[in-house]
Amino acid sequence: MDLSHLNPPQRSAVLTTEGPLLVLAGAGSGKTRVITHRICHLLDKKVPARSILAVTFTNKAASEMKERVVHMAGQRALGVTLSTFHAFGAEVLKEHLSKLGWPKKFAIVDTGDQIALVRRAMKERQIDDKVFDSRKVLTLISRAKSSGTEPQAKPDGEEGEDIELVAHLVFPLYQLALKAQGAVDFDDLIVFPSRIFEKHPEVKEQFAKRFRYIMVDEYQDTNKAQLDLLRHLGDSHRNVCVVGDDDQCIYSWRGAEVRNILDFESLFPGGKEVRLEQNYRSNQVILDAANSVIEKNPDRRAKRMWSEVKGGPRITLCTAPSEEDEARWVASEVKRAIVEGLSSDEIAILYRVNGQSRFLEEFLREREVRYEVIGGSEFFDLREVKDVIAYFRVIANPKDEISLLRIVNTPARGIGDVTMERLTGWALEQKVHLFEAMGRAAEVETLPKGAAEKLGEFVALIERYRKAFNKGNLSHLTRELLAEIQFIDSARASAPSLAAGDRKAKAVAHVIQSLEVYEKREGKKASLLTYLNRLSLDTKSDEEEPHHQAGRVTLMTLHGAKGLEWKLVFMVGVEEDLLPHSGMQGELPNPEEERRLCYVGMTRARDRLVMTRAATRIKRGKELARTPSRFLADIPEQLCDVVELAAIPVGPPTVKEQSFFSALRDRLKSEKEPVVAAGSGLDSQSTDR
DNA sequence: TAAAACCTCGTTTTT
DNA sequence: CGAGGTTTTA
Repeated sequence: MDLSHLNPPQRSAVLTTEGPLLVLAGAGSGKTRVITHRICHLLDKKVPARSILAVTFTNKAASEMKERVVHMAGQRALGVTLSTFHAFGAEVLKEHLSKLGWPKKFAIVDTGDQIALVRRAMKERQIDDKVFDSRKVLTLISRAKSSGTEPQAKPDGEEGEDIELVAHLVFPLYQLALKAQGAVDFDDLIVFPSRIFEKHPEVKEQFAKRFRYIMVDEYQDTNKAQLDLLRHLGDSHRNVCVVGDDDQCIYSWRGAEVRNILDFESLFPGGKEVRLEQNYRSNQVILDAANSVIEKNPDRRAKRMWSEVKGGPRITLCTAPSEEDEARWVASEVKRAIVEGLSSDEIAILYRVNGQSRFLEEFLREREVRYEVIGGSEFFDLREVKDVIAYFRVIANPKDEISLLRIVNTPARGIGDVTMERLTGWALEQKVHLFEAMGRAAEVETLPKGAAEKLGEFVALIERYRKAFNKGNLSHLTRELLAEIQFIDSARASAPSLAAGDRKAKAVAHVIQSLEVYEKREGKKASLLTYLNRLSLDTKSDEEEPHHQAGRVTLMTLHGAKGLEWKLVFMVGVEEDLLPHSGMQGELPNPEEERRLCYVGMTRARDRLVMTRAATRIKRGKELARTPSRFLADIPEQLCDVVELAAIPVGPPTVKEQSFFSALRDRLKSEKEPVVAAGSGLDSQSTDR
């Protein structure tokens, strides 16, 4: 294999195959290249492909990496296991979950189900879910699980938060409920393999023997449970190579432990460390600015990224009077860049929270700029989508009570809450599953015969389709089922408008289409349960993909941007309380992580970076004065061009730039004195209202 | 049981 | 301001 186009540290990372290895890979340092080359190098060294395991965080990263490795090394690379932590865990569980007392076929629950299960557990413990937020309880449970423990109550009740006690009390019930319906959650996918390895050393040995070479991408985002799993797999041969950048750890709110990377040496003693500090993405101006922001973080592995591209346009810092003006200006700049010849897919607009995309979309549309909003809730949050999936779940697994309760009266078929409440009580007494109880509703004395009849019809419906679905023809049957229950009609009827009804119908069609794609690919192996589990592990995979058909400007959150790059990047809303986001009451703000987030955003830009803010923003219907982000103050002035918008640009998009010196003078000045750009004949807009 | 008024509450989200 | 959930009413 040709290693000549790798720089010395990269080459060293590729060639160091034995023993623990930490690759500190700064932004844009060719991290993926190192991993793929390293895999190919191992293959060249006659390491069998099936002995190599590489884990990433996203399916996208995994499949892209696999593609590249196969492209480089050919067919022999197909045997390399390249998957996400969660998919790998699911593979282990497929074979061994019964060792923990679960059924062989298990389902993977999503966040919605988790909350429902927590709610129910709280109810069982007679804890009011208005007093304690079930989502917060779930967060605590998940935190505990992903750090390899269980929710603890504060010892002796000393000034502990009550919600922690709630999590502690609810956790066993929650876990039991999962087991009862033969399901696991995302955290279990990581935690259970470790538990199985601990209880059954022979299983652990089987895996450790097979995977002699292990690689982990985005190591800075691993949590404690993932580290545990990694140690189990690697502690015998110790050929563990982790690649990451502590400066890009932006998921600690989800349990990622920066310490995993900061303490690598003590976790894997005797390991080697390689630093990749040459950046192949951005010019030096962008890197200097980004470096000066991230430098302020204490407790990091000192790195200073540098680029061979020394020059570059200065960073544009733009202040707009309002959020709307900010969006309008950004849209104009985007349009101008495109008119000047930059391809749309070389442009991104990044923001801290999804809600910020609204105005941007509006003005991009106005200028006929093609764009794509990545992320946001959208599709799977639609009620109808959830409903259809709940039907799938019940058909695949009638023990799934949460889904069962969801669909039992959608569309309305006269089975109300009271009926289900009584039935649940009876099922508990009789110690049978709810679905079985529904079939035997006639035996329940407290139920009117009408209700029992309707329940019987529903059970018959599900049973009938259950048998049918077992024989395949999934998407066709789904259409049949939905037609029979008049799902689409009633969804349309419940929609507030005709357009909303169409959207619902479209969404349902989308689900069926996704099932169809899956079915075509899997052929005879296709089953509802595997489809559902795949859906949980990779929500995007079967979506239609018009992404690359034409260039589009990308709009997404800073979180979503990690690992990506564009020639021109806009970061909008660079303001206090938004970019260093102010956590809500109760949540501890993490300024260091916000700083990393800012760093991640800045380092996405190859050629030019534009950071904007609004002097005023409407929040909850009230106009609020805004102050510039503290991160802006950390960027050396000589790296910046300041633009102060005084009023709405009229006519063709114009930029009002101050001279360099007045820019210096006015930079980060209080927004109470709006500066009218030199030479601009536009009125200044008063902000003192 | 279902529609209508009412209230409350706003992060990020690879899996 | 607006979505979503909850309580009120027919």
